[in-house]
Amino acid sequence: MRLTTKGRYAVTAMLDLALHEGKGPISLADISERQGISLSYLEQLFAKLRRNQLVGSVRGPGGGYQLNRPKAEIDVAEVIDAVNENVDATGCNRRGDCQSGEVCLTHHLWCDLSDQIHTFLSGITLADLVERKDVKEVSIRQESRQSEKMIATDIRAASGL
Amino acid sequence: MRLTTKGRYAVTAMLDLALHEGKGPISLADISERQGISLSYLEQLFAKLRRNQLVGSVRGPGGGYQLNRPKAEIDVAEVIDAVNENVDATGCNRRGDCQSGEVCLTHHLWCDLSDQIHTFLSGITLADLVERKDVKEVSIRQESRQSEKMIATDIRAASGL
DNA sequence: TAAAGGCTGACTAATTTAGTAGGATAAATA
DNA sequence: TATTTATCCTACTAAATTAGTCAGCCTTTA
Ligand code: FES
Ligand code: FES
Repeated sequence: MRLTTKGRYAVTAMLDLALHEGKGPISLADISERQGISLSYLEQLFAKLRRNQLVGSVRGPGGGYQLNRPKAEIDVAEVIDAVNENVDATGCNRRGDCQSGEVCLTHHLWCDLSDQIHTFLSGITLADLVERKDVKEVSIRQESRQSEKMIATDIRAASGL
Repeated sequence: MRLTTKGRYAVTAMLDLALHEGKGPISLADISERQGISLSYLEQLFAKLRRNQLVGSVRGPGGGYQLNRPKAEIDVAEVIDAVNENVDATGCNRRGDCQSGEVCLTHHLWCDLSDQIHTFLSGITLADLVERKDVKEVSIRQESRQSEKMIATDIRAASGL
């Protein structure tokens, strides 16, 4: 089992989409800036999210990505799964054969742990996250940061740079 | 966060010690054979377990390792921790600073998940595992395998090979 | 004194992560 | 129609980690 920035990035980006739902397609450049994730890396992650039918894309200017389903119907476990981070703690993919074809001493322990984690993560949807106080706070901070930057670039543009 | 064979091996080996408690020091060669783990790799893992005071060692012939505490007072989380696999799912080690010094969108989600996992793993002791039916069954299988092998080598020795 | 076993450090192949680089394609707009 | 904006796609990379191997030294018991 592993849970690294890859899975965290994927969930963060999907949550960003959920937060800006209804404003039309969101470009990866926007997400990259707001969430501090490399644009090229996001492209790779969204390729997988798209293949797993979690998001849809619109190409060309004004294009971007949108959730393919209502945010209340996308859970965190799915998102992590889509980018190939499996939250399975066993060494045998639950097959029970990691000790030369037979079940090892601790197999059931890891199965229990996997169930625990999966139950937790699949019980949380993007809609749940959007409603959380801490998420709202961070989101507000990110929005104001972004508009500050936009104003700064506007000034620079207006002054002829 | 990651949970790979490293942590699984450590828990398996510690459980093997717990299962054979009271029979004096257990050699890594025995554990290696019973659990199918490379001897040299076990040595590396036990160096860490010893540094973390989880096991004690006896050198020389008849030597080996023993639990340093009653098996009811050693929990799975400790063992995994001892071999440097941290079960923390955040990207910031709970500091809340992974987005250029500030808290990211999903920080609290990963904190909750980490708590969940830690609570689960620290609630299970080696004594708990020893009592489990599935562990007992696998242990019995491993014992009989081992004695079969010993008989086989005895025969070979007796026949002058 | 030889063997059993712990102890140590250096090395390694393979894999994965977290990207970068460079370009191709599609759609909107000027 | 040309330019711009964006997705899409492939290939490459440095760094880290895993799961070991190898060689040899140190202790203790028989
Ligand atoms: S983890 Fe499933 S058999 Fe070992
Ligand atoms: S995971 Fe803690 S701040 Fe992002």
